[in-house]
Amino acid sequence: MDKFELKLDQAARAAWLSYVGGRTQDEIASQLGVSRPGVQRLLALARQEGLVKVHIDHPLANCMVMSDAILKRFGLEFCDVVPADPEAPENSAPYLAVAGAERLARLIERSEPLTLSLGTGRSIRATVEALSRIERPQHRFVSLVGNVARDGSANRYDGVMVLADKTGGERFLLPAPVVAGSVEEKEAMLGQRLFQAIVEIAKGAEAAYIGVGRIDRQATLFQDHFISEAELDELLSRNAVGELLGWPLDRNGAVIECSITRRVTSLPLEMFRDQSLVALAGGRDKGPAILAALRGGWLKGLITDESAARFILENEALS
Amino acid sequence: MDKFELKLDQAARAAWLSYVGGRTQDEIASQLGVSRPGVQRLLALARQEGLVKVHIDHPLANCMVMSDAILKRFGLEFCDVVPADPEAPENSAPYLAVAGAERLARLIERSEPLTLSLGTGRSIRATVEALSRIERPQHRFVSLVGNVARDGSANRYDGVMVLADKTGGERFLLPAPVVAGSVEEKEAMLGQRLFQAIVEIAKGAEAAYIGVGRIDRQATLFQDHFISEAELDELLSRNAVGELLGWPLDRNGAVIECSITRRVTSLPLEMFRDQSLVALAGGRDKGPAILAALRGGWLKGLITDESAARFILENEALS
DNA sequence: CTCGTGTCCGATCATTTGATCGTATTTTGA
DNA sequence: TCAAAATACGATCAAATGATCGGACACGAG
Repeated sequence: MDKFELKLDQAARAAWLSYVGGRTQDEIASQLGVSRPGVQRLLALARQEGLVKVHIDHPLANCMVMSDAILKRFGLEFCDVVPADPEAPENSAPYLAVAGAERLARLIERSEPLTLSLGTGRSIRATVEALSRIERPQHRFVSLVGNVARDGSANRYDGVMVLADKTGGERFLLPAPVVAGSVEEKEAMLGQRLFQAIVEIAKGAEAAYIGVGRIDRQATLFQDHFISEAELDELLSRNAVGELLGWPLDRNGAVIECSITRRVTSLPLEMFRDQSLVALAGGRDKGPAILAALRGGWLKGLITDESAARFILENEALS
Repeated sequence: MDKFELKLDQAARAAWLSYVGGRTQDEIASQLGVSRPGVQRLLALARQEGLVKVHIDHPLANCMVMSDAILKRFGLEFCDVVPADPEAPENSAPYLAVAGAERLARLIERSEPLTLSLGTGRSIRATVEALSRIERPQHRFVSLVGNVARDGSANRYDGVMVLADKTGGERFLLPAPVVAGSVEEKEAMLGQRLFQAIVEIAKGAEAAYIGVGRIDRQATLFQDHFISEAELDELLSRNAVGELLGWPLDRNGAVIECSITRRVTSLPLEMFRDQSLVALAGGRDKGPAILAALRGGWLKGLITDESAARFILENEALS
């Protein structure tokens, strides 16, 4: 098809004049001797045939590519990928916190009353700490995870406190451990009026920002004494790779039914199906956990870093 | 300037979403949480800072770059550079002819009466031959160069004949050799009524399409017996590098005053200062000649090939 | 030779983009 | 701490772009 080649030549010329030369389509039209819509078609052809390659010369370009891929693959509403520091690739926590804070700020800045629920974890804590102080007494912040460890000590990383302090909003904490000592204990807690009231508020939350937990020796759940070593081993033997709000997930994102699951006091994940559940986690080590959460379809938004994003995209294809 | 870095980050994000992602500025605005003009500014910044690299993946891209450079450097109205065939780099004549024919066709297609003057040479001849037949009896075509060789034979490459045949337009030929036998002979010719009449018509021409001649052993001027070997040597000794319409030029494009110049019967180049003088020539060997013509500022348009264009741009910087 | 069909082309309109201007906000110097 | 300047921001408008539509042309079948 020689005709087609000629068209491509023209298309290349038009594309060059437009993208590199910065001419307007009218100028190109008179220069190539075709009508303006003709130029239009040529440019469309050039793009369609892949003649035009655009490269963004900035570290963030990579992140944008991955962000877009993850967004599309898992049907998220948004996905932010922050760049890994080339110096210290494992220390993207500050970037992550800033990115999360930006998203949060967008929610909080508005003046209509807002109910926001928060998970626990270092990432969430760092995120709310990165937020600027802003007066929003009309907002309400709910903790989704009990902030009492098994030994009775308070969780050091509860973001609701910080957020309420910074905004002057109301705070609602879950007076419970993440994992109750027994099924009966859990039932008792779930029966409490206060607990019920808080759950109701959480149900009305517009968005929930939570962390993603690994399930291994370094798991926060274990390190912070929410579960015992035996329980950790049980989870591992059942192929848990991550957890959301204390609910252990297998590699496909399904909640694992086991002795621990029955004692988890957090709100069931199903509750968030029609809420905006946003996960905030980074680092290659958390990759499997984040991937599981994505596969489960739990998330509407994800804020992560380059190394985790790369892991996700590399391993996403596997069943 | 940390603030600036942050802006650049945003700019990169915006640029990616716009150029790679193909989103509209409104979408980007809501995604980045800034106003639409804000996105506008970010994109401007990204381009200004060179974050956006566009590459056209087509052989013609090179040509466009060079075409643009030549256009700007020598203040032309247009410059077409046709690609060199990678197989036979020295045989771009057909491409050249097609490119020239396209330009010519644009002129000829219109219905208002047009007066067009033509030089001689293989390129011009090939160009008019590449034109499609079109009925334009209202047009007039003038030959700018005598078509009689010193030995009395007719020039084989006169395009006016072909063009007039193809369009049904009027033809005006210069009944003279390019170079007269003596100054007296030239004067006699210039005095002829017919000659004068044709000059008048040529003066009214809207555009003139001419070839560019080399000055060396392979010069058309010499090969076609318009000048003798002794005359060629004289030109060479005076550092002639090219000729337009038989007027020898030095490397800076100035017409060389010598015994031959005084006998050239073609119209003086000065006459074309306010006409659209277009040169049509390609091949690396003609590079010096074309460059001289450009330096002299004689041309308003140039149609050439990749190898000549490369030569021109490589040697253009020298005084 | 005529009719139908498909493709291509250019006019027109809606959308998107770029630029200007007035206002607000921050920053810097006294 | 205040004032002045510089900068940044968002509303508005003009220009450019993309898309749809109707018509013309060419090709092929009947």
